[in-house]
Amino acid sequence: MQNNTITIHDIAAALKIDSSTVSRALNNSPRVTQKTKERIWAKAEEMGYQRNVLASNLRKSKTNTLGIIVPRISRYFFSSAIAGIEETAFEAGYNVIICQSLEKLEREKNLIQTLVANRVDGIIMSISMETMDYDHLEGAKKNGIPTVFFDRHCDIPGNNNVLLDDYKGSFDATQHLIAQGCKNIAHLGGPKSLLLYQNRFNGYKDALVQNGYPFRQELVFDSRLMEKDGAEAAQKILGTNTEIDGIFSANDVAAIGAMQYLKGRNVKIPEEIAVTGFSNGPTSAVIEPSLTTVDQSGEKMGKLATELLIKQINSKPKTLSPETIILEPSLIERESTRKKITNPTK
Amino acid sequence: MQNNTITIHDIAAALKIDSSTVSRALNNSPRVTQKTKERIWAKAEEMGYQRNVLASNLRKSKTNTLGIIVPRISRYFFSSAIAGIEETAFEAGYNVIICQSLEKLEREKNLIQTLVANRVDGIIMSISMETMDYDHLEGAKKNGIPTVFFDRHCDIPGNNNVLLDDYKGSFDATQHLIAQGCKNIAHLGGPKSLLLYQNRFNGYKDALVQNGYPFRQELVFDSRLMEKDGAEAAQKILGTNTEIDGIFSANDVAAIGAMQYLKGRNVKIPEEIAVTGFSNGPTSAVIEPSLTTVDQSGEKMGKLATELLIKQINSKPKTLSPETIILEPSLIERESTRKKITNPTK
DNA sequence: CTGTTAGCGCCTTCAG
DNA sequence: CTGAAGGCGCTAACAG
Repeated sequence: MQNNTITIHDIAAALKIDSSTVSRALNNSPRVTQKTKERIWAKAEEMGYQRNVLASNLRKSKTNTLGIIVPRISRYFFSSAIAGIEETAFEAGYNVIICQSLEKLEREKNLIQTLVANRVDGIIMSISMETMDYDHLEGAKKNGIPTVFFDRHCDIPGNNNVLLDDYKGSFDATQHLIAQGCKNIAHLGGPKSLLLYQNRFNGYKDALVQNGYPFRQELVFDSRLMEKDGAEAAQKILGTNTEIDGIFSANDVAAIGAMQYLKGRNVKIPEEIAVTGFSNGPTSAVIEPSLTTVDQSGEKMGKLATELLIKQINSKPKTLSPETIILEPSLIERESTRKKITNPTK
Repeated sequence: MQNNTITIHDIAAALKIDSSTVSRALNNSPRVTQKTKERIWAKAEEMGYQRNVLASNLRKSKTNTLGIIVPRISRYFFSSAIAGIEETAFEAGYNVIICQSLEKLEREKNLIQTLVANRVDGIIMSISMETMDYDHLEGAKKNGIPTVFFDRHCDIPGNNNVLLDDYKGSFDATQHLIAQGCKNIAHLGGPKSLLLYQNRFNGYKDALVQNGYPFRQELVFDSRLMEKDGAEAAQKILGTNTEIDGIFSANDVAAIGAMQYLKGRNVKIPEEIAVTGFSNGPTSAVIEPSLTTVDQSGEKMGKLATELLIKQINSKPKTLSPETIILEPSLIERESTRKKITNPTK
């Protein structure tokens, strides 16, 4: 560890000028001659100067850092969203602090506090499944830190959101199953406290009804949509002799759990039961490579959210009016060799 | 945005004591009476004081933040490693800045610079596929920032590493394919500049030889192991009439690419060609749920790397001697209903 | 265009 | 055990 701590004063002294000029030059201020700038840059380079970001941050009360809170980094949807965020932020000169709430309200509260305390310039987040009151979400806003919600948002006016049209995606996916010949379609749903799952449920329900099928509450299995929840639902479906030939899952993870359970019981996918759900990337290949899924496009949402956030940050203190971007969902059709549902059994 | 900027001086004034005492109390220094502490804590609470982390950081020249550099966040192995890192770091009171090199050397250099400039307390990283000389990796060390490499390390002495025993994992996986009856096993390998891929290759080769099979260079397909690389290799395998009944892939992504190509050509997995590789989590389910893979245990590596790093940070300036942790790989056996390879075809 | 001055908010010697 | 004083390194008025 060399005591390599060259400050602007050192280079000012070496050049017999004032440190404030050095500061300006290093920030490429227009208020310094090009010639002086170049002398300063050269000297800085020569002396191996490195700006002390901490001092700069303190002085400017700005960190050039964005905070991100997601439920769980290792979910493909979130990690791909983060990839998009990081990419966009990096290009705009921002760093990124990533945190996971692990679906816990308590942790979510702490994290927001921490990010505020660390003076991030903005926050991008997806709320946890436990989040039902939104008081703590105001914390950042009160401190003047703009926030953008993506995917999982909350129902308070004045927020920035980047969302998928979950209702439509859900409707289309269910419709797709019906078109394939499914007559009894179960739904693996998430906590209704999240609008997102509410919407996905509504899309499913409406698609049934509009196609002349009855909506049956006993075919709806709400859970936290972990792999084991999907498996449990599948177990119930097989166990209770419920007639089922299709499953529409609100996420891919539960769908995988259900499928693995079914396959272990020698139920053929998709000949006997067709499965679909929201998904993207490699994980969706697990939902049977041949099946159609609703594209959740994490990377795109991440990019859009970051662009929106940066716009909000730069607009301060004018405080741009909040914005909500809703993406059109699209079905990803894989291998066209999909077989028709032929012989629905329980 | 309330001008809510309460400093230690404000609370000192309110209590008619000095700000330095307040500072000590808030840091729970033993050099303040319990009674005074409690008065101060109460007042701080009451006035809604929030420590200014930036000022604190500047003064202490420490940020309580760890930097992480991985090639790509959305790779499941890395996102699960990050989950483990974040978890452990959070418990120890550290924040985490996450960056992706996108396998680019240039970006990797920049990122290290940025992290050093931001005075992170330590760095955890996996080097990019392009990284062949290691000069830039010394940058952090020179600045007294301890670094731990995980999974993809580099061959310079004095580093801290958390690794998998890739040679053994590879050997075991290949052996496993042989035990299943495979006689002609291809290998999808990564850039040999990374020791990791070198070791995985060696394990494969030695397993063949020790079982009395010839090593054939024409069955080795090196690439950057993206999905398309796997598909290309599979195409070559089918195209050139090479006799193959097994594939051992150095990662899961390429294995998925190969499998999807093969399935599209109506080659049955695993009856005609058995595929295995390093993997973990949901992605590995894609490598045919019935097949065995080598567990890469990202979360565990992340945890260990973080613990090691924090140990190094806390040991300063004594500078603990570097450490290398090597994890025993284990094969994940899935569904025992796996079919034997019956009728190997090209 | 450049220099002077005065902090950002906190922590840490050094005295008492 | 507490107070006084100084400075981390940088930037942003305000002058000249």
